[in-house]
Amino acid sequence: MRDGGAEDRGPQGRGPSGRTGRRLGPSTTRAAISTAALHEFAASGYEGASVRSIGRLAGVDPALIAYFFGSKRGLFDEVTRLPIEAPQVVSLVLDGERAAVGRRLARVVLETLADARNRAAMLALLRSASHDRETATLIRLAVVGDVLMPITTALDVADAELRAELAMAQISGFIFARHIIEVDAMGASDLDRLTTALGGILQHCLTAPVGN
Amino acid sequence: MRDGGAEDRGPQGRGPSGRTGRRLGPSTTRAAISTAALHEFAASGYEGASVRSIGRLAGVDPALIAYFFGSKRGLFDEVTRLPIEAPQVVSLVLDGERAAVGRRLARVVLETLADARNRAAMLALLRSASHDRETATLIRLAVVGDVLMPITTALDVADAELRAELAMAQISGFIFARHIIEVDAMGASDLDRLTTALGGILQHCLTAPVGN
DNA sequence: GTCTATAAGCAGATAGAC
DNA sequence: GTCTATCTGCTTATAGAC
Repeated sequence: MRDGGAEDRGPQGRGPSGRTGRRLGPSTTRAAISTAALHEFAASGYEGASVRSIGRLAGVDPALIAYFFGSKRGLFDEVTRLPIEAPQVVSLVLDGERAAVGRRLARVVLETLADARNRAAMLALLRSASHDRETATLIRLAVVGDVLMPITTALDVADAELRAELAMAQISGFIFARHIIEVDAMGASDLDRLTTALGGILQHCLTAPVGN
Repeated sequence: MRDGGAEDRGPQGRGPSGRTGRRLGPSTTRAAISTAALHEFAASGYEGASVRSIGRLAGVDPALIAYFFGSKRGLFDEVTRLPIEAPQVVSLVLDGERAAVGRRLARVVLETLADARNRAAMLALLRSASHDRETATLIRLAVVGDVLMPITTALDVADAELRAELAMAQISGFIFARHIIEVDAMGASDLDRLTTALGGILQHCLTAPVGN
């Protein structure tokens, strides 16, 4: 993974054809940059990662990033796009008994986190939101607006908006604690246990009486 | 506040004595830097804030920061020190009926957040933890280790460590959602309502059955 | 106590050679 | 498709004038 997903290719490397110069066939450089960028953005956030560090990790000249993706921002946007359809998540969470809605939401979150690529994208977004209002707005609209608000509205509870926001707080705090602060017990717990714990809290956020 | 808390003093400004050069009496520059740094670190995190931007906000030459605080790191450490005694918080939260332990913890959090200086320090720490392992470790030790773990241990519940970590997740997520993502309903809710909502969730984290 | 000047380095972006 | 070289502007830190 350290070599960025591209085949080994030093500055003087030569392809299977034995010729020097550009490789025959489709270039793998774009994918190498993409993979390296995901790692760097996930590890350091948007500002922390540099075009140069990404190029280094991908084993590629930094100038190629501008060539393929236009700019650092263009690369970030492309690489952090989650393959998640909000309406699909909403119906998946709502479909079933009301008492397990928190658990189903927790399962979606943890299953998404289990995939290395998705986890990297989510970490990149979370880390970047701290410094980048654009990313913060994206989270507010995409997570609260498109997923959680529709869920709380459909559940027909009081304070739908506040509940959706509290659920978002718990989900982002969970990822923060587990993957950024790297607390011990969360790291050591298996998926079932975490699903139960997070599911219970989310169930409380979404449906428990909250007023006063 | 824009002038950093120091009195107006342009490059050619002169003090009440009418003389040019350094002001008589104790310097206010150190406090001006401290105030400006808190704002900048809270708004942008450790990496996002620069010595120059802090100096500009304080109306002070950036070189003075090194003079007074040794380095950028020294300034950060001094300015983000919370005036909070862990043992005091622990006993405050534990003192009273068990059914309201979550609410008392929520009140401590929200009262700390209500003070502008403390809120800035907490935001600076939260924003910086995303990029800075040193800060992340500090949070793990100080918040989970010194405050929340003692609480869950004293409550004598199962999974004390996991509960403490989940409570930390909720608290940090709450601050993240309210002050970084800036969600609507949380911003519009009054303190009582937020105390009740956060308190209910924390009560669940700390004492509700979680096992399976 | 305060400032200017400068060192040494890294950032993102781009023009143009190959 | 790839790379070298460079532009411009930023960063932290420090030496020394006043």
